Formats: sequence, C-alpha cells, structure tokens
Amino acid sequence: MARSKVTPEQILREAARLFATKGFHGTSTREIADVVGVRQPSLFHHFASKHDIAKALYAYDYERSPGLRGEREVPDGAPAAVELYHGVRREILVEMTSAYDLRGLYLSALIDEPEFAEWHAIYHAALDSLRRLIERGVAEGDFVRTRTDVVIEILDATINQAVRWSGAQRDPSLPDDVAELALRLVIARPSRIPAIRRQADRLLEDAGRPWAGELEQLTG
Amino acid sequence: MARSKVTPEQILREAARLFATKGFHGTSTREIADVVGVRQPSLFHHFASKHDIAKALYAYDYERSPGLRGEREVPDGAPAAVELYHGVRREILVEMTSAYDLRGLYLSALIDEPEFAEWHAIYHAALDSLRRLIERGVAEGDFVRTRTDVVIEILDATINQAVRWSGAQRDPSLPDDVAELALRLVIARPSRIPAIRRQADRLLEDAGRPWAGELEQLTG
DNA sequence: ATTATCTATAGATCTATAGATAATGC
DNA sequence: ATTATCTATAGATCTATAGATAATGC
Repeated sequence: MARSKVTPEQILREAARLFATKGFHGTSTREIADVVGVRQPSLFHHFASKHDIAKALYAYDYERSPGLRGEREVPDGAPAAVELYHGVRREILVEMTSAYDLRGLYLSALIDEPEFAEWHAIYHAALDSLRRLIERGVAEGDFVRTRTDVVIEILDATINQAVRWSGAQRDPSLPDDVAELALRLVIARPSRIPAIRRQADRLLEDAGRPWAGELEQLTG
Repeated sequence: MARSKVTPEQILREAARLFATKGFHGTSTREIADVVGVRQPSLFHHFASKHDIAKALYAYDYERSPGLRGEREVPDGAPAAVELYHGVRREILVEMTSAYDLRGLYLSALIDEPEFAEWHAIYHAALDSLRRLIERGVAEGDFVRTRTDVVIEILDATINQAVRWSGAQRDPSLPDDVAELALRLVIARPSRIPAIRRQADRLLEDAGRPWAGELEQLTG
C-alpha cells in the first residue's frame, strides 16, 4: 500500500454517481480520479479501462438482482399478478439498497454499445421474461389486454428510475407502493391489489423468506 | 450554394438519431458529418457549435409541445382526469409526429447540464404543472392518493419513450392507448376511462379542434 | 457578392502506458 | 518483494477556427 489508499469500491461509487449525472461518455477518468482524490493514471491500477468500471457496475447489479439473473422468488404456480407484484418490489428494493447509483447504466443507451453486449443480452432476456409474465396474467384473466410492449417499457423505465426517488430517504414502503403502481397499469380490478400483496407475503413467508425481513435492510 | 448541399434539417435529423442511440457526449461532430455526407468542419457553417445542434432540437420540441409551453388545450373547468388524459395523448402524438428522434435530449441527464439551463427550467415547469394536475385529480375524487412524485416520474419516462414505440409504425390508436395506461396509474375507477375519453373528445370538438382531425397527421 | 463547401490545423482533452518512487509486509 | 501511488507523456480524438476554393445569383 501507499499514499492515499483508494479502494475499488470508492472508485465505483464516485464513477457511478458521475455516470448517473453526466453520462458515461460525459464523464472523464480525470473527473473520477479528482473526486476520489488520486491522479488520473492511478485509476488504472484498480481497473484496466474505463469500460471495466462500467462493467463492474453491471456485474454488481446482476449479482444483486433476481430479475436480471432470471430467478423467480415466488413458487411455481403463483398467479402472474403475484409474481409481477413481488418482482417489481424486489427490484425496487435492490436499487434502493444498492451501494452505487446505477442509473447511468440504464438511463442512456449505454448498454446497447458493443462493449457491453454481454449485459445487453442479460437485460433483454429479463425484459422477455417480463413480457411472458404479462401475457400469462392476461391469459389468467387478472390483467386487461393492453399494449404489452408499451407496458414493458413503462415498467422498465419505472424500475430504472427507482434510485432517483430513493436517493435521500430510505422509505420501507416505497417498494410496495411502486409495485402497486405497476400492477395498476395492467390489473383488471385494482381492488384486488391488497389481496395480491397478502398472497405474495404469505408465499414468501411459507418459503421461509418473509418480505418484512428483507425490508430490514432499509430500516436497520 | 455549393457542392453537396446539406440542409440544417438533415443535420438535425442525423444528429438526433445519433444522440438517441449513442448519447450527446458519445456522438462526435465527425460522426454527424460523416452520416450527412460532409466534412466535419462544414457542420459549423450551419450551427455555431455542437451544443447549438442540441439546442435547436430542444427548441423544435418546445415549439411543437403544448405541455412544454404550458398551454392547456381543454377548456378551464374540465376535470383533471380529462386534462391528464388529453395531455398525455397530445404529447405522445407530438413525439410520434416529430421529424427528429428526441430521446437523446431526455433519456440521459443532458438537460441538467449548465449549457441547457433554459430548457431545464422549461422542462421542470412542465413537470410542476403535471404535479398540480394530479393533486387536483385527487382533490376532485377521481384519482387515488398515490405517491405523486413517483407517478410523475413514470408519466415523464413514458412520454419520453414514446418515440421508441412509434419509430416504425404510425399507429393512430397509440396516443389514446398510452393515455389510457397513464390514467390507469392514478384513476380510482378504471371503468370510467371510456367516459373520460369521450368527454375529452367532446370538449375538443366543441372548441373546433377535433382530435380525429389531429390524428390525420399520422394517417395522411 | 454571397453562400457552402473544402483542406489544414490549433489547441484542448481523453484514455492508457512506461517507468520512477514511496510505503508496507515478510 | 509487493503494492499503490506518482510524474511524464504517447497517441488518438475532439471541437472549432482560418482561410482557400468552387458554385450560384445578381
């Protein structure tokens, strides 16, 4: 070790913040280095390239997001409405408890650039699952028949913006509130939303992973 | 005039397309020039700077968007639900009929940069009107009490993405379909949406500007 | 005479590398 | 001996300007 002692986590934190506010291409490695308090070339001791910093942020998000990994937390056989409700609140919680501001990765078209093809594929696979989930909800009669593509874009944008709302406060009711809004987009009878929430809570409780316990990440 | 004869509109069209796919900072003036078929310095005969290209796109959007200009098309006294419904479909139509792909201006945080402070102020004033409109709908009893901030972000993101869905096709039912989705987010009784749509149509008809006539921009 | 292009290039900036230097751990 | 920084800088690229050149309009 030597003089100022910078951790990769510090670099990721400040880089993510800058990417979110100025964009990946609008942020220089010098700006990142200035904020973390080292000289510009010292960054390259921790990351081989500027692109690698963004890749590490994509990897961090992937590691924490069941949706990106293609994992479902509610058991098979749960109604699509329950799965959508829980899937949204989970992703909101993931973003709220992220150590980094990941908006820059998804708000621009960065993920569509060839350097990030791997994350692009993962991301679009997750959007495809979302599409199938909505189609299943329509088939089950819980969702109205809408423009699935538009609904997906709205849900996607909603989840991507979550960090913005949650930056300052760590309100434990936000994930459920956003999930409720998401469900309102497609649900035939909004009055059923409380029952859907209760069903999601019960299924997770039965599986030994109660949602209230997950929310302790925010309060604790 | 001289050799290849490039119009400012061509430059705006190609620059907007590149800004939307690669971001403002991810696009160089050389790339824009290559696509329009001139040498890089020739762009500066038409626009004094790269920033001025983006400013012209903001100005174009402002000119065409009643929402950004703070204009309301439904008469005073119309319910907030009707105003929200029509406001959304109008903005979707504006984006669908835009000569330029304006996503790059709003999808990233470009508008927050100091060079664009003027447009930043206009944009946030429009978001403020939207907030007051939603609060009025809650007061009128038509909207459920939700997280207004989150709803605004979702509506904002929805409108900004409109170009993406409408790029290829020019489906005249899209504005009304998206307006319906927007209303579903906040409306207490979704079954009222058809009546709200009819009321919006009637008010515009009475004002001598029927919506069907506006939609002819898409079919004609 | 005016307009729109061109070539050439200034000057800034950007990412990344090379190699020296200083601090720490064995 | 290893690790993390530093200075110096290569080489690419970026925006914008200067001034020449060619086409058009009066």
